[in-house]
Parts: sequence; structure tokens; C-alpha cells
Amino acid sequence: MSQLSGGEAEQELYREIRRAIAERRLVPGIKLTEDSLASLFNVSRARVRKVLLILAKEHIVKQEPNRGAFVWRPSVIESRNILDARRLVEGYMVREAAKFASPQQIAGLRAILVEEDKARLDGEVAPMMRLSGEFHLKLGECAQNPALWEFLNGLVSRSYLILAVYQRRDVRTCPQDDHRKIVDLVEAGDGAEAARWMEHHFDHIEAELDLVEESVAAKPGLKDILIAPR
Amino acid sequence: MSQLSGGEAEQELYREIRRAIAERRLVPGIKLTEDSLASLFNVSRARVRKVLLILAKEHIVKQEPNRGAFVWRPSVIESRNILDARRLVEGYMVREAAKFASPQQIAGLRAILVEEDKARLDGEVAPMMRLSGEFHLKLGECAQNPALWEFLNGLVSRSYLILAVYQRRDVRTCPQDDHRKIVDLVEAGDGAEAARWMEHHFDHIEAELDLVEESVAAKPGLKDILIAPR
DNA sequence: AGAGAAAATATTGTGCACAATTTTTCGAAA
DNA sequence: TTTCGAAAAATTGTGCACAATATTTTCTCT
Repeated sequence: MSQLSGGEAEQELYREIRRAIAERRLVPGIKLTEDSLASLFNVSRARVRKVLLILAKEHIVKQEPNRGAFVWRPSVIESRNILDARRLVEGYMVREAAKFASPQQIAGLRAILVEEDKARLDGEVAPMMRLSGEFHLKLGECAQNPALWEFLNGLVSRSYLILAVYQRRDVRTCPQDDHRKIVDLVEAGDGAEAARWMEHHFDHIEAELDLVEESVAAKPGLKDILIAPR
Repeated sequence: MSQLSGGEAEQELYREIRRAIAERRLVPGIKLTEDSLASLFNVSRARVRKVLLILAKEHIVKQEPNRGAFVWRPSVIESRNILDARRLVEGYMVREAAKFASPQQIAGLRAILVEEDKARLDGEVAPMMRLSGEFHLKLGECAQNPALWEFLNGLVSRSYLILAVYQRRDVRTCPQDDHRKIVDLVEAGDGAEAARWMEHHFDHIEAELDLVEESVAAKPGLKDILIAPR
């Protein structure tokens, strides 16, 4: 899973940034200043630059020449592309999982379900987001294809950012029963039906999204808020 | 397509390494010494290190701590994983291509077919390899999903290395008619049949492969060659 | 001669200083 | 007060020197 070769502190920095994104503490557009990260994590700036380059390669941050690195902001079309890719890849992976998943792997998936329930009951939104992603990644592991899994890993990371930008503010229902249903079907070896539920699951996710580009004109300015629209 | 942000010479180094791999001048196991690349391309060693990091992220080279970077050598299982991923992704992409491909894109694909024919008639093996990969990438462009395309790009790069290691030495037949057939079907808008032919195409490719791990014991040493086995 | 240790060489890893560029601040003029 | 521009500050980009590690060579002893 680790994307870095050496350097303990380097890995920590890498993981912390990714975790902060998964829990939506880091949201798109935020600037990641090299010096800040360097002093915050007690590493040299060269290390920070290396980590930022890796994150940029994963499309989690966007680097602009001479301007710095910013948490990536997906466009509407990019978001659709990523969700389409996830439908394809995870549809395949869940079918493979139904063939290959070991009892240990099923148990690992159910352990995440329990954590998800707990987080939902406690109303902890941030961990829920992260756990949902971890569920999909753990399910992907069962397909026994590291090349595909790594791709999925990047897609999931970018999905966090998609949700941060486009998830409708009013919805708070979390269809986590989809996850449980999928595990049941995978355990039963019914890959075809599990894949169908995975499709439903993505339908639910996209239904909670408001995938329209928010134009500068559309977003209300101070004037619209304060001058009392009739 | 470019994977690098800035630096003209940097990009050149990146592209040249990738091209050398596509044309099989660089084969798995070769060591890429930083100083050699730096002096060869007249760039600082820091630049070389950056490019090598990117190539490592793309699994084209493998970096070993304190030992350096080597052209990646795919294992049998990794090769299977990559080819499975290509079947999945390219199957999807060719169906999308049948929906969306513009006349210009079809023309671009046919242009590659012409180059392939030319290279085959001239018996130029190296350009043929590269052109075959470029065909698949150009076809992938028609699916209008850059996230998936970038993944495919990495898979194609790794496929060059798979062929370099596992392609059977005796086969020299190149089923390039598959490519032409696929273009015809894409142009006709028959995505389902095009996808079937894509599957056949991969069957052909894998049939030319000898996907067994060559153990150290199996490969004959000098002794076996020179001491005249009876 | 062969094996093993030690020195010499070569290569990778890392921090730092400085250059290039951008962003902010400050002040003067309209 | 606003706007424009120049100076100052902050930030990113880059090369180099040196440290750490690995590899090769050399030398010694059996």
C-alpha cells in the first residue's frame, strides 16, 4: 500500500495528508505550502517536495509552476469520468471477490461494517467517509490484482475530493446497508448479483451529488446575501 | 499526455526513456545510473532523480534503496494481472469508442494502421512494437475518459516490458489485422462486436507469450553450455 | 590458487544556500 | 478614496557539496 520507498517521516507526511483528505479536513483548493509542511512534520523541504510530487502524480494535489501545490479540485466532467471508472473497475473486482475472497477477508470487511455502524450512530461524519473508502479498497483487495487495486486506490482518493465539492448539503442519509448487502453476496459467491448491487450503490452515491459546475455567477456574492433579495 | 510539469530537458529525458522501452532498446533489469543519465542528457542529477521517481511511480523502473533504479522486470503473476486489467479497461474503452469516435479519430487510427503495415513490410520490429502500443492508446482516447486513459497508458508501458521478457522467441507472426478489424467495427458503431475482437486480440497476444517463471536452475549456466552435456 | 578482509572506488541520499518567481505591502499620484 | 507601481517579503526552483551506503578492487593469509 505504501507508495514511498524510504524515509519514515516522509511516509508519515504522505499518510497524514491522505488521511486528512479522507476525513475532509483538507478540502479542494487549500494551498500546501512547502515550508509549513516541512516545519509541521519536522522534515526537510526536499522531502516535502518529493511527497508533493507523488501526491501530484496521484492527482490528489495539483502543482502549478512557481505557485505551489493545492489540494486538487475535480471538475464536473472529471468527477463523472472517475465515477465511471469506479463502476467499471469495482464491478469487475466485486465479481472476482465473489470467486476468491477468503473467510479472513470477509471477516475484515465485516469488521469495517461494524466500525461504520458505530461511526454512524455516533454521528461522526469524518470517520464515516474514510471508512466507506476503506471498505471499497478492502473489497478490491479480494480481487487479487494489485495493478487494478492501485488504480482503484487513486480513484477512491479522488472520490473524497469529489464528495467534498459536489455532495449536496441537505442529504445526510448514508446507504451503508449497500455495503452489508454486497458483503453477503460476495460471501455467498454470487458475483453477478453483487455486481448489480455495486451498481445500485454507485447510483445512490451519484444521487447524493449535485454534479453541476458552480459558475462564479451562480454562487451568491456578498451583495446577494446582504442586500436582501425579494 | 505529458506527465511532467516543468523543465524542457526533464521532459526529454522522460520521453526518451519511455521510447527506448517501447522500442525494446531498454530491457528489464538494466540499471539506470543517475550520473550516466545526467551527463548523457546534460541535466543535473536532481532532475534525473525526479524523472526516475516518476518512472518508478509508473512501475516502469524499480527503485531499490541505496542501490539505484532498474528497468522493471514483471513477474508472471504481475504480467497476468496487467493483461487482465487491459482486457477489462480496453473492452470498456472500445465500446465507448464505438459510441463516440469522431471521423478525425478514426482517420488517426487508420494512419497508425498504415504505419504498422509499413513497419511490418520493412521488417522493423522495434517501431512495430511501439506503434502497436500507440494504436491501443489512440483507441483509448476515443472513450473520452482521461482518468482511465492514463491508467491504460501505464498498462501499455508495462506491457512493453512483459513482451520483452515473456514473448516467445520463435513467434514472429503479428496479428495486426486485429487492429484493422477493430477500427472497422468501431467506425460502424458496433461496440459489442468490437469488444469481442478486442478479446480475441488479447487471446492472440497471450498465445505468443510464455508466461512461466524462468527459474535460475532452469536457465543454463556456462558450465552446461561449455562442458558438453551428453 | 582460493577465500576472506580491508581499502579504494563508485553510487545514491540529503541538507543547504542561493536564484527565480510570485505575492504582499506600502506609498504616491489622480 | 482608489489605482497604479515599486519595494519588500514570502515562496518555489535548482545546483552543489558532503554524508551514507554499496560495489569493486587489492592485498594478505592459508
